[in-house]
Amino acid sequence: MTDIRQPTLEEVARLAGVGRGTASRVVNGSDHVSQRTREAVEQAVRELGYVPNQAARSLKTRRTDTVALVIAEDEERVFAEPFFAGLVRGISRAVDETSRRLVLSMVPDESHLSRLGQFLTPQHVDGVMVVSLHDALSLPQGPDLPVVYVGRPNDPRACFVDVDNLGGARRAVDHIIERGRRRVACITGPQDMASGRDRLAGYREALDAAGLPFDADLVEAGDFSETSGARGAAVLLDRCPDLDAIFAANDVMALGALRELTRRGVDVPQDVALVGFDGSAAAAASTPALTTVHQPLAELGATLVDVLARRIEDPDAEPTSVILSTELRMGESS
Amino acid sequence: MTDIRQPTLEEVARLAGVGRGTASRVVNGSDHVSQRTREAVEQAVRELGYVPNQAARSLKTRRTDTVALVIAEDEERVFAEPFFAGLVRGISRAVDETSRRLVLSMVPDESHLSRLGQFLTPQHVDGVMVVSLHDALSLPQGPDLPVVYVGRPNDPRACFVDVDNLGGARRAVDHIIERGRRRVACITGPQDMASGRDRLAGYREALDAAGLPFDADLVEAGDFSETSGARGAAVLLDRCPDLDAIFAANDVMALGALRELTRRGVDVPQDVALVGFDGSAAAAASTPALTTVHQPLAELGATLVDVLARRIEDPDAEPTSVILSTELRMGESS
DNA sequence: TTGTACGCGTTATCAA
DNA sequence: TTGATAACGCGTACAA
Repeated sequence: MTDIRQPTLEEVARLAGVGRGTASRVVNGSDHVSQRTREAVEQAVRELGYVPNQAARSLKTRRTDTVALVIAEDEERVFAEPFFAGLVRGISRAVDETSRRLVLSMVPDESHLSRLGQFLTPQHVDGVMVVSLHDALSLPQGPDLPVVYVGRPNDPRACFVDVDNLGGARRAVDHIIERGRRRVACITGPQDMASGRDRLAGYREALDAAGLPFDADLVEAGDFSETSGARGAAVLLDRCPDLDAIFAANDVMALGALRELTRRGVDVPQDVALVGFDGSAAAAASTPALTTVHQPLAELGATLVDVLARRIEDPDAEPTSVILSTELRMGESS
Repeated sequence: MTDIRQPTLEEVARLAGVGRGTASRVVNGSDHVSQRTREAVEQAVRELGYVPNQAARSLKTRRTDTVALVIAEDEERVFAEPFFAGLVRGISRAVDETSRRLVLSMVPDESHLSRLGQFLTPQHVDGVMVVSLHDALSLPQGPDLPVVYVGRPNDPRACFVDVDNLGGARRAVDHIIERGRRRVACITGPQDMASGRDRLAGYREALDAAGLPFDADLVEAGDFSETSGARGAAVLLDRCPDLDAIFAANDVMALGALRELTRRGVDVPQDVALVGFDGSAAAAASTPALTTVHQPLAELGATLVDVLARRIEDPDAEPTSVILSTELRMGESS
């Protein structure tokens, strides 16, 4: 039987011929240690393959070096929508750059919420990032845990990072109108999400600015799913055969709409200009007929992790909120 | 300032009027405790909102109550392929049933491997589930950590849980042949994955059993991506215009093939029967023209977690390997 | 059945 | 700059 136990700091210290305290200082990068002993300890660490015991460290420091990413959405949906993929990817990368670990948990419904409550305590995580897109759901974490939201939450005092949904939608529709389209339809996102509401608001703003009337017949509710995009397009085409553009509140619905348009033999984007919010570069690339509002998901992740880190550092600081600007990416034929 | 500290077991014991040891026994569900004191302690736990300190517990018990799921694949791919979504979902659900937590990490390339090595120690996790589909990649974890693989690994002594790729492919192609098809083409998966090889082997087996010749012209290599499925179908159709069926090694490629077939105006499944391996029920449901080999991903997750739990319990036990049977699900028109 | 006391590996405080 | 030592919160062996 080989020795199963991991080497302890005590053993490292002994091998290096120093006290445990000194070894600890070296491992944690303290300044007050001579070059000679530092090297001796580092050598011992390498030799023994020492890895700090996180449990003991946490017990003492009351930090866990772990942050949680809570997505208030069903796994199905998280995996289906490119937005989440890009988001998780961006956050994951950003956390990798730090010394912290990331734990991801998806919360499909209320029943999983109580389990999570046990976990969202300072004992388990140093902070939490919440993607609580729907208004209703509120997380059961105490006020003693730093939280940063993805997307603007209801609580105006909360920290959050978001992309410029309103501005992005506004510019997208501006762009359509500049190209001479007058009957611009809209397939909205869910109205119980800020992102859904903001993108609709951007659509209205652009209409107003151009002096175009708001026509309720040109607006159809969607839920960010491809099916709802296809259905939305079908309804809109039936109701307003004269429409010459569709703004979909996300790319998945735009894809659904595109499919419906193609099925009907509509020339996209000659007859109908199609614009959506994209969740990933891939979506835009794969459908050249589609112009998209590009969301900087990598940047979003980085910013999010940064804001959370700051907040963990100093929980009493003034709450920060960041809104990242979006960028319009043309399909090849616009 | 409110008191930020979480209540300790000591405080629970004091409130319940018992010793700390007794409180611990109640929390951990020991038998040797009277009904009266148990209730008193439980009451105190509720009153104080006590949550056990995992760090302290780990330090003492040398267990972490955490298992890792390592997916040796890029995030992009993990999120794109429904197989992974179903897998993660199944495992996630299964772990939720236990008292353990799950941490998920995706390993796109070698560079992330060293970081992981630090984490894959008994100090951080009790065991690990590895989805190492490609042959090349081997994880840097010591022999002292229980490991269960998803899919048959190279090491014959390793624990694993897999779906019956060979049998599933075999039955799928059997099914096609029984319907009278004689020129059955195949779009394979990557041949550096056991699943890719096994499904191709199943295809050959079915051919042999039916006395049909193996024709290399009818086989085209794919990589499980939709694009490769479409390209595979295109190549096959050009090379063998007389083919009357296509067996794709996964559903994503089958979808790609379907798109190409539709584009060419081929009648599916009248002229060409199409069969794939599905990663999720949704894929099969959305394309009635497609017959799929259904993989029991929920069951796979449950089994996997169960096998790992056993192995954590008794690391010296004989390695177990489980192969779950698949089920052929007909499209509506077969 | 219950309480006491020790030690898990670490960081932090305090003298030296 | 360094080494001893006291917690951190918990499980458990042992004594009662």
